[in-house]
Amino acid sequence: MTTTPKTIKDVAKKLGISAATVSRALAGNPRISEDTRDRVVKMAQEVGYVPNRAAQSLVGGRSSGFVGLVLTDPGYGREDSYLGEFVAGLGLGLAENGIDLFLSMVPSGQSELSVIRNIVTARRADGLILGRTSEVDPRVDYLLDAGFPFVTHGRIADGSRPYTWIDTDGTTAFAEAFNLLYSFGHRRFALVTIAEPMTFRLHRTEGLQSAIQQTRDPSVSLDIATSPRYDSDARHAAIRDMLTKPNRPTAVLALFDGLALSVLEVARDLGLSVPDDLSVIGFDNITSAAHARPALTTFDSDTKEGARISAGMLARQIAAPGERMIETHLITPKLVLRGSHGPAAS
Amino acid sequence: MTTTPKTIKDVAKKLGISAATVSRALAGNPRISEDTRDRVVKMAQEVGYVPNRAAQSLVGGRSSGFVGLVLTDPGYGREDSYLGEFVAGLGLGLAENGIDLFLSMVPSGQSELSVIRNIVTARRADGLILGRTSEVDPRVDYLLDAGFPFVTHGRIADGSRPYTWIDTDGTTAFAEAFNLLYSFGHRRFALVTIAEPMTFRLHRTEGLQSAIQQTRDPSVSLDIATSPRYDSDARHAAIRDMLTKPNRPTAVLALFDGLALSVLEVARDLGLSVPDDLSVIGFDNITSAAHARPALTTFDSDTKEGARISAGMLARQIAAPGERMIETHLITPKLVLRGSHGPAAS
DNA sequence: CACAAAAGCGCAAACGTTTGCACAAGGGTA
DNA sequence: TACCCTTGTGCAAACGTTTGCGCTTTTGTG
Repeated sequence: MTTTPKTIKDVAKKLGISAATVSRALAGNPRISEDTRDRVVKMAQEVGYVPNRAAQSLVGGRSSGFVGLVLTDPGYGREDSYLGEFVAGLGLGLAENGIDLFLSMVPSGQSELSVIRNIVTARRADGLILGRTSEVDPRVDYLLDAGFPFVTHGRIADGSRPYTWIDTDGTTAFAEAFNLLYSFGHRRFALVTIAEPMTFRLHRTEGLQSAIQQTRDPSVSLDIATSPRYDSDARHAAIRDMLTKPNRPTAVLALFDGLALSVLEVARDLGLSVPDDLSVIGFDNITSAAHARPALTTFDSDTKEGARISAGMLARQIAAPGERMIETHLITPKLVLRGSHGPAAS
Repeated sequence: MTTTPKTIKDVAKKLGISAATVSRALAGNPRISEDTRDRVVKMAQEVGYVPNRAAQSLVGGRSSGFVGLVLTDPGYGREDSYLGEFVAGLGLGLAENGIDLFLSMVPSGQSELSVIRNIVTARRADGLILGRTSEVDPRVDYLLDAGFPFVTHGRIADGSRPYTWIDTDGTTAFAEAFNLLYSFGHRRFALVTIAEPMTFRLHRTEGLQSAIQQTRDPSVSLDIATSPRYDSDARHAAIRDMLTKPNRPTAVLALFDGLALSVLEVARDLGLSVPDDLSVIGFDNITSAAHARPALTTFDSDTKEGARISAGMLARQIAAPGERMIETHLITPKLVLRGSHGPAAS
């Protein structure tokens, strides 16, 4: 900046009044006369004065007016549409509440905790938004201990200490998916999953397994194929193994769309027709799901809207400090029926 | 935060020295003895002191250590993979340079300029990153006038005032796409484009048109179909019009993958086979492009990597204040050949 | 031994705000 | 007229840092 920014003193000097009066006038303090207020506002406008937020937050424990979002890089080149929708929704929701957003991307392999520290203590953020949580999450404990406002996307499995989260109901979704396929006559099922202990993995798996149990049908089998999260070669190999077993499944549920799309590809390579030979259902409804052939049957939970909602939850928590206001929100994903599922081959 | 953060005075008091000494010791000032420095560092660690960056940036025109990114919401629910890769790459590149990121999402319909003002003057950011630029862009002029460091993704058409940008070379890419299709025997071309005056539209269109001219082949025709950017119904209608004309094109170039995927859909609806009846080439290589059937031939320009590079450009500009250091970077997109193009039907 | 230079540290001002308190007018009541 | 409220404004401290300057103490030089 070549020209130094205007300060409150510039405005005060021009009007021949004190900085304190300017500050109060701009803050809408009732002890300032209408007349003075008008003159101040006009002059501030004229010289282009806008308060320095860093200075504002410095004085007497005031809030900084922004929250932090920390994201870890998958270490993988290509992203799907999830991240973009998440960020967009968040930014929008926060803007609605007059809150700014501080984003930190932590390089893959590095610890999130130090980044969180930076945001919380060095930057003095008002709150924090945490992306997909794992089953044991040190971040949550750290923040709970510090009494810091935050919201997580995805709840941790161990619900011993209540806190604010938003999550999608993978449990009932996977039960629903199973029941659909079961009603289509499928009996040999497979689940394609990942190794990482993410909470969404836990819930979705549970939903599937308890739905299987409820049928009390001994002819139902479930094969679980665990694949690396990002390495697509290894992923394909794991899926191929699963699909070339003697008694291969006729219906596969994928933990998320990325895995489901891989299943589609492997099936094509193997000459298996989807949905005739194989039904597959995903989760997330990323944009690719609609464009795949066959188009992928999956669950949509409106990531962008969910992110917007969570912004509001965080805003309320920040607005009521000391009240330990806990809110939770469970989104019921909608099954979107497309072309990748069908009756079991007889 | 229930526990108030530690300040530099806490550390000083514990050691019985002045705050000034602590500050200097932590800053590596050579006038402090090795011995004192060690004790300070150890104590800072022990009490968990980390400097308040807001206070730091307040004193004597120091930098704030973060830059702003302002994104405008398309006002459309679903995002493709572009935004996520962009944000991820940016965050990573900035982290490499020790810079934090302030993100502002401006709701569709609202002006970006006021948001920029907020970041630049109220938040005192060190620099700014601007998303896709339009052909005339008031933001660029504003920042140039203010002498503020920034980098844009996409250069503006009117290059009268030099500044720092990064862009993908749509001009040669579209020429390359045309030449490929021309060599496959196509003569009746169409371009599916949008109405908004984005600079990438300009460059890609020019590339196509000049390639056509260079053939000096009067049998080459070009039909231009303009579609709304987000309204998918109107988009489909525009494409359908184009494909149902008496002398319909056999090859269509889409301004970006989103449009290309729509062409694929409409073609399927009309019973046209791609690539037998119609060749289509896109641009961007979003994840959906690979999963579409037929898989989309398109151009890849590694959005994530480009974003990372631009972070470095901005960092250098900030590090050398007053030097008006201008850097530009043109990425050559790679043609990725897939299944949506082929020889012209004879 | 005297004196200068260097080394090590503290004082206090400054950055741009907000806010408790004091103060000066002005108007009403007794 | 003397008093007390209002009403409107200014003074100065405070927030957590950094940094110019000055003050000791130590070390080196002649």
